[in-house]
Amino acid sequence: MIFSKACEYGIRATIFIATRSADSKRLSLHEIATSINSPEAFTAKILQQLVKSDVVNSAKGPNGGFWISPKASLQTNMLQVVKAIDGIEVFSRCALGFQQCNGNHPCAMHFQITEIRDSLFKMLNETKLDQLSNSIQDGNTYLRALEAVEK
Amino acid sequence: MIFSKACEYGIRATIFIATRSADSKRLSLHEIATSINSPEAFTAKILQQLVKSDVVNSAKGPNGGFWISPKASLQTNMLQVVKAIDGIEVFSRCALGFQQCNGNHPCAMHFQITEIRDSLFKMLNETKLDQLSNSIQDGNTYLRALEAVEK
DNA sequence: AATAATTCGGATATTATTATCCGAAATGTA
DNA sequence: TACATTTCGGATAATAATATCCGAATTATT
Repeated sequence: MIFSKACEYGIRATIFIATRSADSKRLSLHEIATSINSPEAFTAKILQQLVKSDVVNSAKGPNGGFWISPKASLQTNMLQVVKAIDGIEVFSRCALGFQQCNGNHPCAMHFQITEIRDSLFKMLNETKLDQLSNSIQDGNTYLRALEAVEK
Repeated sequence: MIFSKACEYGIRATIFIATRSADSKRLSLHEIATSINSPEAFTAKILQQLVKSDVVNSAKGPNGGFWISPKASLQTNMLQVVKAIDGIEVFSRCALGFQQCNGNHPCAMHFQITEIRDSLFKMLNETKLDQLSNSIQDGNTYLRALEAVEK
């Protein structure tokens, strides 16, 4: 699995929030977790990480909740989301687990893996949040399981 | 992390065995685990999986051990190794965790992730075991941590 | 036939990840 | 000011991944 489960929920939540906070509406944890089919309490923890990393905004109290401004969605990329939850290890850790693996002292698969990971990094860096949320809004991609969509 | 820790050990072990079983010599679990710096008992479990998947050969008893014939190394690719330990989920599982994600019902990141995973699949499929073991034998790549190499 | 060396396979232990629970803190509203 | 609503943060629980233990099975050697 490329991303942790926490990261999967984090990506789903982030995209969902972006699709719904167009008019700076705030979304509650309950609404988010229900909509993306994720465990509520666990999602709360993940949202906290995203708030700390400034990917998502939050406010307590009545009318509180989570949101991402459309302006921010234009600049936020998926690399920031992944970094906020899984850290940078995905991109830096040697695929065979060696601490000192690098171009000068490469492990047996260093160059092969580096190529893949660089393209993953590049893709996440270039994939902007607004682009994904637009695609959801246009009905070209989904954030829900099929049965839920069909109902 | 792209591969599980078990898979990391499995890849290391497989390459190590290939580099040393040129003259159809058999390597003991102890020798393998010591050489690749992996926990012995855990490595035993992983080697069992690789034996079941016909990536590695084994024999019990005195002079028993593990080996891969040079002929087999020419045909074995790293995809077989990864599949034997981590399964095919790495290549098939939706990055956002949706069961029914596919080209007709794509999740928000389906096409981006598919591209990366296809290239990972292709790379593993094209990377042959003998190629990696040759590179180790030529001193161009490594299977050990730096301090061990320097000693 | 006995012994020693080795992998195999089941059971268990440890650690990390995923998930839940609940009170504290903050804040809008009556 | 009291209250309801919401996120925040620490503690705990459940599950999965990693790791160990040990006896059983196999097999070469004496």
